[in-house]
Amino acid sequence: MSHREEERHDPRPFTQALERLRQSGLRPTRQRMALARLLFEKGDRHVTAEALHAETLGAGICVSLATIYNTLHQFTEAGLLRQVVVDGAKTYFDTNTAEHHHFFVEDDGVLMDIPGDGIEVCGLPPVPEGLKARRIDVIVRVGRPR
Amino acid sequence: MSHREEERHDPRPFTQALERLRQSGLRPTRQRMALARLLFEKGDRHVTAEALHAETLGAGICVSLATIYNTLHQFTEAGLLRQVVVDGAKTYFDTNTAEHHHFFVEDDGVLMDIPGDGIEVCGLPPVPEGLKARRIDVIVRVGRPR
DNA sequence: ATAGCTGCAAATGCTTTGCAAGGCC
DNA sequence: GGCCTTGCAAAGCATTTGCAGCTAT
Repeated sequence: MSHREEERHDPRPFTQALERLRQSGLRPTRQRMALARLLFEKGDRHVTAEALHAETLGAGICVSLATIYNTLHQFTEAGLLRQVVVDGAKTYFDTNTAEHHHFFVEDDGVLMDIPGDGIEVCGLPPVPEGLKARRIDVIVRVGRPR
Repeated sequence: MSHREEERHDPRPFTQALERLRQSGLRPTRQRMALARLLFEKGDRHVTAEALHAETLGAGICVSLATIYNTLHQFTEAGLLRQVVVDGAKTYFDTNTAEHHHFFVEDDGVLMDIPGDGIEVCGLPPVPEGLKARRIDVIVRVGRPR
């Protein structure tokens, strides 16, 4: 599919993805464009590399798993994504880079955003000598009641 | 610290470890006793399997890495330990099973307890329909100021 | 033209597992 | 003795890396 065709079909999402990549100093390759559109056209999302890979295949796009990993990390470095550590086994990437926290449904490995404003952690002691807080993560682990 | 000093502070470390295992329904084998003493005689600790393995070797005790993993999980199931997820790469186990939170020094992979009382997360929305909160983790990621 | 990307496959690092030999009750 | 444990080595998984070939500018 040529760039011109894509532009005729749906000019805005294409241009948005293109701009996003340009502004991050990343070349708008076919693979990165495809991933950017999958990730950023549908609002806030939480994906694992495997899940995103499956999604590209389902969409008829072919991107190797290695490229998915590389791209997710490049996007993260560029500030387009954020990594969320909730499960030792797999890495989650979050398209919402604003300050916010998460519900983690342990039974099915699903992450859900908790909007950041209005949440506050009170009573925290000062950060240890010589160190600086970089980020506070609040994870509410939930599951089916037993 | 000499053996005698330890005993003055805690007259029966052996018996305590033994009791702990018995009450958990775990056979007090040489390996489990050694690990229980390493883990629980020194106050609150945060260990990875590798670190604990290195420690046993340093102490002249021989426990295979596989047994370390098995034992850490058995202790966790028995409620003697708690798992802390802060880093996708390795699993941390915490001897402090009371409600509390953590500082995580990203630069050197060190965990530090934040006592649980006095800390509160305010403004959390209700847990999604049909689910129940199991635990709230607060992780303050810190590092050297750049 | 050329610096930057991609894909493949091999390598890595942590963790788990299968199974024979050994230890606890 | 019988069942639970251990240790070893092999397997498993998610992720990373090396490198030859391809591509955007």
